[in-house]
Amino acid sequence: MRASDQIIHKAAWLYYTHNMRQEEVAKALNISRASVAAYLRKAREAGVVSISASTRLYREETLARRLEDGLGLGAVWIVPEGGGAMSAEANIPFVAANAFLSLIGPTSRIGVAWGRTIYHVADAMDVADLQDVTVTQLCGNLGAPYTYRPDQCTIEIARRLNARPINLYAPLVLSTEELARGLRAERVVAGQLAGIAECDIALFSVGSVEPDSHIVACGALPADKLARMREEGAVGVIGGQLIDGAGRWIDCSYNRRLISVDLDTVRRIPKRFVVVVEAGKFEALAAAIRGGFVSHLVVSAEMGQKLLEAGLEKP
Amino acid sequence: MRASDQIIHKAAWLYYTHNMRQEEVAKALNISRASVAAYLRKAREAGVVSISASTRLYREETLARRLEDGLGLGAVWIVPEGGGAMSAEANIPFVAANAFLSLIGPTSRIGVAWGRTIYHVADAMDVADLQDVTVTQLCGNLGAPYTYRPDQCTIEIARRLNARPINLYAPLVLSTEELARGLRAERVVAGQLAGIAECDIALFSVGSVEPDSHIVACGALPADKLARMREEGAVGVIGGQLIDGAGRWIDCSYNRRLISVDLDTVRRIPKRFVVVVEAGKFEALAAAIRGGFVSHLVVSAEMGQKLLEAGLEKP
DNA sequence: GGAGAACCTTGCCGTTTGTCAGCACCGCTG
DNA sequence: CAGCGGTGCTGACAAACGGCAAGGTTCTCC
Repeated sequence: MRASDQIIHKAAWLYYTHNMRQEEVAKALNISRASVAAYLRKAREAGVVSISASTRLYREETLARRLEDGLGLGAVWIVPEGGGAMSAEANIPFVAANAFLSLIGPTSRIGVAWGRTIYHVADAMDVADLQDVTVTQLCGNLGAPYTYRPDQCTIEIARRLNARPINLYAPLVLSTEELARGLRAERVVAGQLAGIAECDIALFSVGSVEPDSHIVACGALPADKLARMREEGAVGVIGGQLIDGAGRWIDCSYNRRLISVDLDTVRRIPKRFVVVVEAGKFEALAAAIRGGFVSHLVVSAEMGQKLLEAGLEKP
Repeated sequence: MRASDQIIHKAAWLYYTHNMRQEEVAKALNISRASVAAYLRKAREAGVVSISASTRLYREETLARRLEDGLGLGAVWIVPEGGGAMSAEANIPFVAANAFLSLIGPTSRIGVAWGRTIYHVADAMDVADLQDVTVTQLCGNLGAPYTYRPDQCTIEIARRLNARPINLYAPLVLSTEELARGLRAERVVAGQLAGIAECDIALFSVGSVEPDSHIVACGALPADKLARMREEGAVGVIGGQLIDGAGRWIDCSYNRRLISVDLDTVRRIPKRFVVVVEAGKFEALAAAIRGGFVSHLVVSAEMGQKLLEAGLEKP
């Protein structure tokens, strides 16, 4: 710890823990009140103090309870529609970020996938000071300057938590199966992928297989190929990989050309935290639940209602 | 959740999570700003929002690191002497409370002993909203109207965390061994004591065997009896029970008449969080460390120095 | 030893927040 | 149905806070 950090910690300690006024803190540390105010801002920005809000309001929706019971999920948060900042779409990332942080311990190992939703969750996360936490990238990278890259999601979350990012330095999709096989066997990559099994919590969303799917937008799979896969039974995407209606990995050329977490490994991660914003992802989410990929879920009231009506049985 | 709690949660959510001004929150919820301010205060008091400060400042004392390495402890916090609110004695409970809370997960099972120190730690704890946490009393009760009773410590900590207290409804000390044996065998009491093994973290201090010891002050053991035990090798108290210099349970009439957690059970609790304020408890603390009762420790710099100089070997 | 950067202090002002008396409303009671 | 206690909301005011500009101090690096 640098010397300049010490005074920041002390000021934050006296102000937030001992509930002193800025004026009192200034006197105690023999500095001016203006400096105290500046230190406190730095402390907040650096995660020296963290403020977390309870997500009980969303856990205790009756719909959430019924989904927990009906689908055998560990915990469900239902975000109702509201005005302005309380609209489901705007609020889901915040609920997810707070709920997710409440599940993190001081030595957690977090696995993170990618996508617009995940990036928004990362963006809604409060800063924290979790130095013994690691954030592991669950799937390979995209070379293209796409906005929501896997490594960006990992790095951003690690930055917020003051945790250690573990990036996967391999492309998500390769042009041939041989190359993918070879790369997966490389020691660095193989070690990384094996390490994912040590994660105790994974954060991901599900992708759709509609023409506006991310895997098309980012150039991983051409739209016509995706359309054919859809005809052959693909209904959703997890960690870049296509799954069918029962949540099974599809044995196709595209999936075989990927560098990404093994789906059985995902199923074995104790906490599988899934966030879905778009209503159009219902089929994909239902498949993910059938496949056992979901233990903790954050969705809108609308989506929750659909899931309940779909009558999915417990996995 | 009551209807009146909803608005409190919503106000807290908009203010703390979405970083809105009170004025904006008031407009969004169609209430006056003054009401927003009132709700926010209630939210803080109820633990709907929790503000925690990093204890890194105290973890990163070089003395702390040396003690961790030298004694094989999981984590040590060293509280240096400072002026006013930063004096070691005044600050230790705050450091302990914050460090302890950082170790608690959403489903932790906490075991709590008793004493002045523990009560002060409880008092320094920020409120939180941990509904799936239990707080278990580690030792029997005192009938007398003593200020720092075991059940009070348990209840106060549970209240702060919004957790569920599990009290042990039995006296700490009985007049005969037969009675103690009989009571320990009672289903309710036996079940309670067995349940302690499920705890994943215990919070306790060590007691001294000086004439001003708690177990004398609270009437559990007459001063002359304690003096004799001291001559026979007692150096400290854990959970009401006398231990010798090596941290072993002493097989004496007093110890046999107690209803308290089995010391081997304490040793098997994964996190054993010990707080010591008084410098005079050095011998007792050293014995506790030798006995393997300590995995996480909060002490003053003075005490830390003594421990290091004592050259205790790793257990 | 001087230029310059970094950091702190003082003084200030507008904004944000905490608080409290007073008022409206509701349910209860005689 | 008037009276009454309690609850909760509001308006107004004072305290606390955030941030800016100007100037001083300390340190570093030529």
